[in-house]
Amino acid sequence: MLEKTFTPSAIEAKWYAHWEEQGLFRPARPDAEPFSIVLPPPNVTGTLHIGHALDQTLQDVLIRWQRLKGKDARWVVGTDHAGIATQMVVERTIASQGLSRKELGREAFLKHVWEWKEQSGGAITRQMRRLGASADWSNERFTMDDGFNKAVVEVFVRLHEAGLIYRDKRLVNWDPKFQTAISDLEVETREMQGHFWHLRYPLADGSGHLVVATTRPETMLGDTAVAVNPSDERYAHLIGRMIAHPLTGREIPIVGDDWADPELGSGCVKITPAHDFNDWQVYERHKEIGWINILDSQANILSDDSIPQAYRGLDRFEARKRIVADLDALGLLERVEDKTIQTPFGDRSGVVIEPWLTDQWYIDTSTLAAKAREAVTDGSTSFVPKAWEKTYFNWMDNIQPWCISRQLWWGHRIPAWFGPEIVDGEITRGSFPYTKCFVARSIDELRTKAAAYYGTDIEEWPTNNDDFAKEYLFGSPSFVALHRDEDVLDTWFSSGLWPFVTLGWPDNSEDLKRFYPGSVLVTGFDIIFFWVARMMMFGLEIMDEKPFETVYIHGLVRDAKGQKMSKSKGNTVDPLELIDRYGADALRFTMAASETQGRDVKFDEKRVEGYRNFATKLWNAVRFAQAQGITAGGAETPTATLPVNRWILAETAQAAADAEAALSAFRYDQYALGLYQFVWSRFCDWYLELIKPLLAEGGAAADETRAVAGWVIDQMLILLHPAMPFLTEELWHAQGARAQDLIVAEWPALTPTPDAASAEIGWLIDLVSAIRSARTELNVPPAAKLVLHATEADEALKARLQGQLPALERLARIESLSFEAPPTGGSAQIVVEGRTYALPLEGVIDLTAERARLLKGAEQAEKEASALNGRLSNPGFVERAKPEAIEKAREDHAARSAEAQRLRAALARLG
RNA sequence: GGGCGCGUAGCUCAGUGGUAGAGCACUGUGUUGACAUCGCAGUGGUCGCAAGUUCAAUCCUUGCCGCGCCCA
Repeated sequence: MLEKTFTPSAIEAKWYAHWEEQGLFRPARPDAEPFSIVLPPPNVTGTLHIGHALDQTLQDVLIRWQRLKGKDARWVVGTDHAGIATQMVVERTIASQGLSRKELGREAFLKHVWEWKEQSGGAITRQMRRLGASADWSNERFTMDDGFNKAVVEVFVRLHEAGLIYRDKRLVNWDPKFQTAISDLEVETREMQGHFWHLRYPLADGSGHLVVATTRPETMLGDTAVAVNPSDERYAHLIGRMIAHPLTGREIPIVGDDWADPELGSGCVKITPAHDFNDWQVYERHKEIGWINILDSQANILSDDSIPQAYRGLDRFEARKRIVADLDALGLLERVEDKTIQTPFGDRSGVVIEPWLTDQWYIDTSTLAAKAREAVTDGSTSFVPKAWEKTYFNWMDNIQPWCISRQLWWGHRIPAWFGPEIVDGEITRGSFPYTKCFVARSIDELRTKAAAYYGTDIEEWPTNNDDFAKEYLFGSPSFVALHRDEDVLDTWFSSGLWPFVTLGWPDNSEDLKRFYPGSVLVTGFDIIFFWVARMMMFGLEIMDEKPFETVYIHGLVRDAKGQKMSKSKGNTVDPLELIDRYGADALRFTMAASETQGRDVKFDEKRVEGYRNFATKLWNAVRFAQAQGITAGGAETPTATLPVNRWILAETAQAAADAEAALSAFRYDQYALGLYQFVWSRFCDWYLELIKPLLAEGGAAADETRAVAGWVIDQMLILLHPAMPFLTEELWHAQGARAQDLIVAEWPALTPTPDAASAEIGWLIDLVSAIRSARTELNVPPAAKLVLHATEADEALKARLQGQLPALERLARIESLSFEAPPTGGSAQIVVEGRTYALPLEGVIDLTAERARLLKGAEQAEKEASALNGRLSNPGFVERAKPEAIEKAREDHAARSAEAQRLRAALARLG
């Protein structure tokens, strides 16, 4: 016998361990159709947050559903090494021990990171287990494992050979805090209140000055020109003349370029190619002006001969203040305007990003994007909801080269080595930095390539190629030293390979053949560009096949007020705490029920509480069944003769069909809410109440009812299992010995068929509800038993009433039936399906209340009848409307008019 | 500035070309042992505004107002 209340914690750990130990997350089904989902790998050192709970619940619902449907369902799982985030955490940790990354050196630092990963890396996967995630743990992967390393190198080399990966010197988004380049996507533009400083730039010949306006005066140390628009009559004649730079004294030219906007400020603009993306474009058109870098990697002003003494080594913001003050003192500050400035910030570091000129590795994304776009245009991959396809196209159409190198230590080291160039037949040893680049899969390949270039006979080769200090290419007669690129790849480079590397690529494994492309990807809209787009590009380029059939995009989980959750705002909710308090099933059900396509989820704990109550309701229903001797049903749908049993079988078939349709359409909300209504409002509120008298009666009716109820409960458990795995598995076994666990049971394939017998139950529900309403509204004491007079009953109705008398006694507190007219003295009257019934309430009836009640009903019916009449008497309607719409309007009109008449008649009888 | 989306009961959200639903909240009430994490009954909406299409618009079209997100 089940406990009186359901305690989730008492069963969750037990069932999870059981499933995992028995290998039930991926039972051997070699002949079954494959179905697979790859998990968006969470940060290895992270912890489970509510967004993961949503994302993973949606995936687990699909996986469990497909597993129940007999597919070879596989949920590919693993974690991501998260370059910047992890390195940042470890740096912070060692800083508290007074250590720094640079002091430790690369090798020792990486040892620390791996230790940290070993130590905290299991947290998130343990937490996923608490949520009930039925992932294929036996093949868990990590984006820095050996297989990934091999794959990343292979992809890099292949794309390099194809000319799709290249090295380039251009402005990058430089993060001065982490001292690394980051991609466009990692830059967050925010509006900041700033200033527009209007500065006087004297002409070199002393004949006057131009006024330039800038939001970043500190960059003027790197000015190499002033631009004016050639069509601007005010300045066109100055093109070619020189400016004497007010701070450096350097003479810089005035150039004509369209970038100068005559409408903006004075129409003159200073050009600082090394520190502004637009200015770099101007430089590209006027190479003669050159460029000057003024910042170091931490965005301090360089201590360099080209910089006036006063500013050397200053922080960039300090330099700004000083420069403005100095110009003001020189009388060169014409005016200062307030201005809103679009300012770039690093999404991880939170500091202002600097455009900075460096050598980096890039991917020629435009070539890859064409195929990735095509795969969605031609429908081989589709987004759900479809609206996201536009977002995807928009990005693919405006794609920029992707900077993939990062000046970090934690990540996949770039497989490129640099050595001296051969110039005029001579190896230019010692001309650092080396620029001759070799990209290779292995040391052997590197040796071959280097030997071919240098023409030396290789005699010795170091074995430890990852330690750059020892990477020497020994040759004869003298050695050439190669230096491995110190940088690592953007984390998204490796996660972009996730769909096929997790299946064993670059080996041509059986898994790869069977599970690529994957069936569905489930992820948040915030990483469509970062991740989905990149997986599409890599998948199509490397595998020559899209990575998934369907991409399901969900929203963000926000707090109850709709605010984005963040640690700094303190409005985060911890899914584990919710699991502790309400159970994993309640949290999962909340996530599924809240997931309406295309909307963010506003998270309200009240909802979890509500679904915890639902879990308890189901628990108690099964507990009742147990007490009544209702046990596990068979595989076949039982046959039923009693109307109530025929009715619940029809309702069950409908519920199963609805659940199937909802999940097929990724309508998680409809799936969850449909079952909620079925279990609570149909099965518990009506079916269980209606069968109580049958069970009490015993005999054949009770036997049939127990068989039907047992089977229906089984179907409910199976249908709910994807959303509430723990509770349903517990109840499944509580109902009797089973041939198999619920997790691998058989999903019902039921076709709803109309059943005339169940119409009787619809009528019964209406009748009971009407009696109950009348009783409450007329303040009939709950305990009072009434006689139900059905004076208008024909033989068929009499039989129905007599047959359902036990139910009426129990649910409507009817004492007995009468087919005679009620005694005079006042009765409550009700109309159900075109028949009037009376409940004599002599002495207790409040005539005023009853009159009001009947009047209200009559007016409502009249109002509706009249609206329908209006429609039917409109010639346009009867001529043009669909026949079934006309038919329905006629039927409704007849029914409502009849009802109104009966209620009026009832009112008249009251006097 | 460009793009996407949203505005339905007090709150959170479904929904359909034929005058609206759920959960929570609220009000009243508690009778027969599955369940008070409950039962029963009820209150509550000119479906953002305006025009158009249509026999018929909350649903389709356009404009406006308000809100959110993405990109420049």
